[in-house]
Parts: sequence; structure tokens; C-alpha cells
Amino acid sequence: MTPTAARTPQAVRPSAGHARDKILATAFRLFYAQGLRAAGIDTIIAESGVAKATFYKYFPAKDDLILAYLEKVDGVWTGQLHAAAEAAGPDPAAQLVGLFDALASACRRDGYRGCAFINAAAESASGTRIHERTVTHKEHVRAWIRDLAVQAGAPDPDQLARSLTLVLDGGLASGVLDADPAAAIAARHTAAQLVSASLGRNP
Amino acid sequence: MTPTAARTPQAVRPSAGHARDKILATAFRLFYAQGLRAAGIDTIIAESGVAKATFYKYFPAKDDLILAYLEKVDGVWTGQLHAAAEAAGPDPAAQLVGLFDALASACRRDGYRGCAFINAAAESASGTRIHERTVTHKEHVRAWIRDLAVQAGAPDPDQLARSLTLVLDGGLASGVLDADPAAAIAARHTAAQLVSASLGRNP
DNA sequence: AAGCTACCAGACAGACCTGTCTAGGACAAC
DNA sequence: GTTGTCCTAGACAGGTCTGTCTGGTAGCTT
Repeated sequence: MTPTAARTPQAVRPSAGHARDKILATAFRLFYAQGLRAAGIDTIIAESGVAKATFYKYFPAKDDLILAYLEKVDGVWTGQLHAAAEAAGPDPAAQLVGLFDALASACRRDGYRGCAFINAAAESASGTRIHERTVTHKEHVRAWIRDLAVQAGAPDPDQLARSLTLVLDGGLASGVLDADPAAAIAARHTAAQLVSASLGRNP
Repeated sequence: MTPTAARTPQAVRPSAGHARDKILATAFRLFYAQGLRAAGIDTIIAESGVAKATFYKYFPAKDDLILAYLEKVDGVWTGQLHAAAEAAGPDPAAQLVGLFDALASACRRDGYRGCAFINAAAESASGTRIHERTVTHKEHVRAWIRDLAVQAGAPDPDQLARSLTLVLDGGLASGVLDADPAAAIAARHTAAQLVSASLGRNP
């Protein structure tokens, strides 16, 4: 009601920034499906239905769009991992296994092509912002899994987190080859074995 | 000594096909270091020190060079895996763990950037020859590991081979992020756990 | 009405990419 | 000497890529 409140850009122009969302949504789709280099700016612009000038207003360079894409992927994938873990119940040990359901769900999805971060890292030289962002993502995931391992009372949470991220990354990496659900099932099974062995319980 | 023996191309022209080797060696280096798309034909030709016509004589298209590159990578990597396994001694169970030493050696090598096949698959659309070649490679590796698992007397060699390839691929995939030897050590450790658990021995 | 903001449409530049083509040199076989 | 093979040097075409720039439209604010 106050003039200042009415003056916020969102209130004044409901469509302000809308173009950015359309671009990012298209980039999300094309970058993942085709790869960072194979998806050209012109195609993204055309499929977004925006003008070129608008694109370069929001993303001064292609790398900026790629980083925004990775940010979005991070949010989506992390959310799916957390949701799968929580769906396994309150027991941290069960959550460590349950998070692998996110892998199975992902690989059943149409157009699944493995881990967007691994794929991005394969296309970017080390030292670039894109590469660094990928490393950060993987570190966050491992730190989260390590946290669960601590809560589960693992004697060596670092080692368990390492093992589980290896299996998870292996499952994701094999996803770029074929979206075989058997790999995801095997990953979950392997994770259960490793968690049991680490916690000293007999499966 | 016979005329026919002296008439073999290799004897007549020692340099025949030499240009092909130079091209392939340069491609091996650049494709792995920079990626398939980032490494341009012109650069490969320039660094090989050959003429453009010579290049296109041996490799009619870039894809042909990429396939030859993958063929070479297959030979090298498979050789390293086999060597590492054999170095662990005659026991198949020990070989299943020992093959992971190839991962540790690889990631200590300068310029290590993970698995060339996973990286190639990340850059190529599924259905292409490049993608198919990658799938074939991974199938061969898993079949070999499964063979070792059978020899080791694993009750479920398929499952053990799946688990071990997941860990191996996970180690290779994380190699494109950072050449952290800790990941390779953890992979070997995890493999030992899985082999012990599968064979019903207590570690 | 004037101004501002967000946007659209598309030409354009300059670099880089793959692949073709012409012209010719070095060397062994005959 | 002639022929055939393998090679070098590099111009060229036609396409694609990223990024810049000009000009014009719609709608809200003042």
C-alpha cells in the first residue's frame, strides 16, 4: 500500500525478469541434453523466444548462463537427494541407503544423461569457474553424506562418505552411457552393504 | 631376403604410415587434455607437423580420428588394468582388489583428467558411433571383472562385478574433478570390503 | 504528453570450425 | 628417365560460433 512497496520492480512490472526465467529453463533443457558446447547461444535464444539483446542483458557471456544452469541443477539434484533420504525415515543409516533412490528415479526419467556436473567438468578445463563450481557441488554432497554417517554412528564417517560418494558417482557416470536401471539398483544394494559393514551390523 | 619380402610397404618405405602415428599421438594428447570438441582439427594437424591432405587421407572425418583415439585409449587402459590385476598375484580375489591400483597410478599421472570414455560420452549424443564405442568399452571391462569374480568363487559374480565397476567408474568420474589420490585409495579400500563381503570372508 | 523500463527483431562483425582442392617435392621401383 | 607413392604447404569455401549494435514496440510512471 505504501508508495515504496508499489515501486518494487516485481509489483510494477510483473513480467520483469520473466525473460530470464525462460532463458534459464531452455538452457537447462538444452545444456543437459546436448552438452555445454553443443548447445549454442543462438539456439537457446531462438527456443526461449527472447531477443538477443535481452539474453545478453541477463547473461553477459555464455559462461554466466552455464554457471546459472549449474546453480539450478545443484538446487534440483540436492533437493531430490534430500527428499529421497527423508523418505527412508528418520534413521540416518536408512537415509544413507535411501538417498540412492534418487539415482533410480533420475535414471528412469526420460532423457536421463547422467550427472550434469560430471558432464560439465568433462567439457571444461580445470581452473575455470565451471570446473570449480562442479568441485564445490561434489564437496557439498560428500559433506552432507558424511554428516549422515556421523549421525548414524559410523566409526569412520569420512571413509564411509568416500565409499558412498564413489558408488553414487559411479552410478551417475554410468548414466551417461546407458540409462540402465540395473546400475541404480546395484548402487543401492552396494550402498546397503557398505553401510551395514561400516556400522558393524550383519545384513 | 626374397623379393616379395622386400616389397612389403614397411620395408620399401619405412616412413609409410608414420604420419598416421604422429597424428594419433597428438590426438591422444589433445583430445584427452582438452576434450573432443575443444581440440580442433587444425590444432591437431599443426602440432602433428603433417599436411592437411595427409590427415584427411588417414582420417576422412574428425569422428574417424576420435574413434581411433578411443580404440587406442581402450588398449592402453585395459592393459593397465590387466597389469595391475596380475601384479596382485595369482589369486583372483586379490586381483579384483589389485586392479584398483591402476586407478591410483592413473590419478598420480600428470594431466590426469578422469576416464576418457566417460568424458567422450558426455560430449557425444547417444546413438553415435562414439557413444556406442564407449558403451562397448565399459561392457568389456565389466565382463572381465565378472570373469575374475567367477574365478574367485563369488556366489553372485554379476552383482559383485556391478558393485566393483560402480566403484571404479566413481573413482574415474571423480578424477575429472580433481586428481585426488585419496579417492583412488578409498576406491581400493571399498573394493576390498566388497570382495570380502561377497566371498563371505571376514576382512 | 514525456520518460523510463523491459522487451522484440534481426543485421553484422570477427573468429573459428571442418573439409576440399591445387601444386609440388622426395624417394624408391622399374 | 619414368612412374607411383607418400608426403608438404597452404589457399579456399561454406558453415557455425559468440557477442555487438541499431531500431522499434508496449506499458507503466510522472
